[in-house]
Amino acid sequence: MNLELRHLEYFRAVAEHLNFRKAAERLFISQPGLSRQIRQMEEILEVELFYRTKRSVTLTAAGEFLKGEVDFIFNHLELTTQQVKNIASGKIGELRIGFLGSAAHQVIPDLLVRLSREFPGIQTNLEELSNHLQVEMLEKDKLDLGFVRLARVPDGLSMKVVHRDTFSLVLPHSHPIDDDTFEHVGQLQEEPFILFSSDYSSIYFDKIMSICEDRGFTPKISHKSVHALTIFKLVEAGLGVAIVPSSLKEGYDLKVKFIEIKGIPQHTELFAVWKTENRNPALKHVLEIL
Amino acid sequence: MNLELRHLEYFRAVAEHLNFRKAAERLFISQPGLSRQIRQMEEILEVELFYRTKRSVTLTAAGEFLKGEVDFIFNHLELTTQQVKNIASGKIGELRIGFLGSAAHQVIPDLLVRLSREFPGIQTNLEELSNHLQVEMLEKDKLDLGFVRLARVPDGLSMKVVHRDTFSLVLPHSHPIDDDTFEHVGQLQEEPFILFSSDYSSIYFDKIMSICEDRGFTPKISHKSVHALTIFKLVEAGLGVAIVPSSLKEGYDLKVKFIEIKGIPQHTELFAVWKTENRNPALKHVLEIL
DNA sequence: AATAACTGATAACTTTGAGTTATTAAAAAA
DNA sequence: TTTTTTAATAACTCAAAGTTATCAGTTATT
Repeated sequence: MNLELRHLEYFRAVAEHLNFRKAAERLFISQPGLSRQIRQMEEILEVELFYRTKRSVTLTAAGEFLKGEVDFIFNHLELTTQQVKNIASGKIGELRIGFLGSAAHQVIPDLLVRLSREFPGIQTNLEELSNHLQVEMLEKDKLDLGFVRLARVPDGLSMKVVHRDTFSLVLPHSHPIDDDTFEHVGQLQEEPFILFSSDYSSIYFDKIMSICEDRGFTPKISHKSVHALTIFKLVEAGLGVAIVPSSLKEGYDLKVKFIEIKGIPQHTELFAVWKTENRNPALKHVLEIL
Repeated sequence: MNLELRHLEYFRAVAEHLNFRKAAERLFISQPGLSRQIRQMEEILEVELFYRTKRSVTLTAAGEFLKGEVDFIFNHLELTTQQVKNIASGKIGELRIGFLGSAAHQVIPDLLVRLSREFPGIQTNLEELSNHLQVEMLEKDKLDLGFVRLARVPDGLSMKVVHRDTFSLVLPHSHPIDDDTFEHVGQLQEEPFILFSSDYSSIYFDKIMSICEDRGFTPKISHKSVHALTIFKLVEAGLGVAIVPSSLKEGYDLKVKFIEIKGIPQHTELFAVWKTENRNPALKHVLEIL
């Protein structure tokens, strides 16, 4: 025979009322049943918990001590089950998020603010990672959510557009073309181009190429980089021009001019990606927000 | 249906082995029985604790959390039951002890040393109290053990001699009688006597009287006091002579001379007293020591 | 591709023991 | 003295824990 929570529950009732009849009544069981369970409990522990006379019931020293502990145990158990439910429902948990540097100023801050307001129990763990690494880590369950610019993702991953952006031309301040004189990218066909590396984000690379091809030329690429800031610095130094997502204008203190390219079909899209069968309960809530 | 420790125990086994068959084997129950209990537990908590496929079992986030808590709970429960047993067996507990000032230098220090060595879990609570107060407090369960000098105690209290002492004459240094010239108390029949108050310890008072009566005189009592030190000071000041338990010679820094009274039947006895039906488990051990 | 060796779930059953009612025995109160 | 209130005891019922036998998938092995 083993100790069960039932015993502790019954013990607590008797310890409180110091009266088997009343305790039994409150527990919605019969008095003999209660008597037997308490006696059994004493046999299991090999300890006398109550002094019983025909007329009165009092706690022994051991029973007195146990009473306090039982209160603690039930209290702890209550908290634990509540916590377990919260975790299961995703109200509490950890969410590992990966993102492209170029997303850091758009969707992510907004998401984090809403998340911490609506689900203060969810902790986030952010990491700046390339498209490729994010996909890899999502597949290996090292990441719960990624923010990428990719045309498509492997089977088993789901994705959703979270931001759509136009492209902007990035030019040094000294450049002759400005907002008024700019008409189309064909005007830049002789300029050297500075672009994001294709292995960092091939979809971006391909789109830039198609923008130029639509104007009947293939750009001369002088430099490639994975960092937006590096690209801006190179433009500033007069080493070429660049085409980047328009939203990158925000968030950097720049000495270059941005000219939004209007009237073209190409857009850059930021996708949220996650493993379709990811079991992290917190993920559900983030996807609701997005 | 309620959660029981059985559920937690089974959960722990499955969480450890991540295999129902092996967990069931270790629990000495059948696999279907285990499966059903775990399922029932999930129904009670309304939370999925394991991801089961036909081939593998893994913990959910909630299950992972619960595992740690369950370990804690069982650990706590183990400590608690051990503690309860210790308390019940008297290895741990509190003992409220009362004593006469005149016992402070004899039995008490020895007892405390042995107690703390053999039962380090027993805490003691000492209080210097008169015979009368000790008896009263023992009867009211305000005290577990007393040390008194009384001829007898009320029904319901038990007693036991713990120390037997001779009486000694206390004289100022200037007094003509000394160890060599002293023969019997009759030599002092003209001296004023300083004694312990009869209401502090009537048996003591009666014995002193009987010592004198055996020598055919009734002492002239000049002063009474409840404090040994006061008596010594009065003797020192030449206000009279005293007869006290011999052991009081130790423990005070005195400017009076002690002369042990030999060849008389009177002795002073220190008794341990306790309520016969006292339930304090620690008391048992102290009585063993005495 | 067929087979064997695992896994956990399901179904029907046995058996244990928690809880029941009825009663007793003792103590306190009326 | 009678009534009321207490916990314990005895004999019973029944819910459910645990059983055996089996199924239905998945993963190695041949």
